[in-house]
Amino acid sequence: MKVANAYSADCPTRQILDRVGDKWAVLILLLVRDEPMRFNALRRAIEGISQKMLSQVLKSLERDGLIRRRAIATVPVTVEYSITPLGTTLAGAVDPLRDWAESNLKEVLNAQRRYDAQRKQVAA
Amino acid sequence: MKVANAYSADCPTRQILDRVGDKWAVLILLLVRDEPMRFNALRRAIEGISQKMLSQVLKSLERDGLIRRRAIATVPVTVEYSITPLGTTLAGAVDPLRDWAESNLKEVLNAQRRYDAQRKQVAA
DNA sequence: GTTATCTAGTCTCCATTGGATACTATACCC
DNA sequence: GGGTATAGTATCCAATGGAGACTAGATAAC
Repeated sequence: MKVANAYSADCPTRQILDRVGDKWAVLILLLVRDEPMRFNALRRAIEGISQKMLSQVLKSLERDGLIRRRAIATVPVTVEYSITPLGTTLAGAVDPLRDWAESNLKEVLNAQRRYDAQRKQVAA
Repeated sequence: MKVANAYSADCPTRQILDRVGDKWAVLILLLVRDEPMRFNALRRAIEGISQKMLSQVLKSLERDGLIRRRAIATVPVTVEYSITPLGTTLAGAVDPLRDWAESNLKEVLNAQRRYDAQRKQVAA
C-alpha cells in the first residue's frame, strides 16, 4: 500500500499545509466566509496585520482560487473580497482546528508553564 | 451573542493557529503519531528540515505538551519522541485539513495556472 | 483654489526568522 | 588513530515579515 507522503518536499499536501501555515491566510478566509469584505474593513478586523501583508495574502488567496476579488466603480474605488466555493470547503476543514484550539488552549498553556518551571529549576 | 474573536492579537485561537502554522510542527506531529521516533529518524523522514529547525520545533512541541521526549541511556544516547494524548487530539483535528489538501490540490493548481495566464496577458 | 479625506494599494527600510553548514562530546568498531 | 553513529549547538547569511511613508484619483470642506 502506497501512502501519500507529506514529508517529501514536493508533496502536494505539504504545499497546502504551507498555505494554511500562513499566519494570516486562514484568518482572512474565515472572515470573508461570513460576508464579503473590503480591503480596509479586513485591515481593521485583523489586529496587527500590515497593509503589505494583507495585500500580499489577498493576492495569493485569489491566485489559489480561494477568494474572489471584485472592484466596484465607485469613488473612491472599492474592492470587495468574497469567498469561493473552493475556499468554503477549505474553511470547513479548518473549523475542527479552531474548535480544538478553543477547547485545548488552557491545557497547552498549562503544559508550557510546567515546562518553563522545570527548566528554571534546572538553570538555578 | 459574543463570538470568540480569533482576529484580535491576543486571541487563544490565533496562538494555536500560529503553532499549526509552523511549517514543520504538523509534519512532526503526524509522524510521531504513527510511532515514536528518534531525532535522526525524523530528520531523515522529513525532507528538507535542518537540524536546527528540527531541534527547535521538537522543543516547542514538547513545551506545548504535544509530544514527549525520552532520553535512553544507550551509547550513543538515543532520544525518543512520542506523541501525547493532547497531541493525538490535535493531530486528529489536522486530518480534515490533510484530506482537503489531497482532494483539492489539483483544483488549486488549476486556479493558479488560470490566474497566472491572465496576468501574463495583461502584462503583454 | 487649496487643503483634507477617503479608497486600495505600493515602496522602502529594518528586525526577525529560517536554512546551510560546521562543530561538539561520547563511545563503539577496525 | 581514523571512521561511524548518536543528539544536538553555534555561526553565519539569505529570505521573510512588519512599520510606516507614499501614490493616485476624486470628492468634500474651508
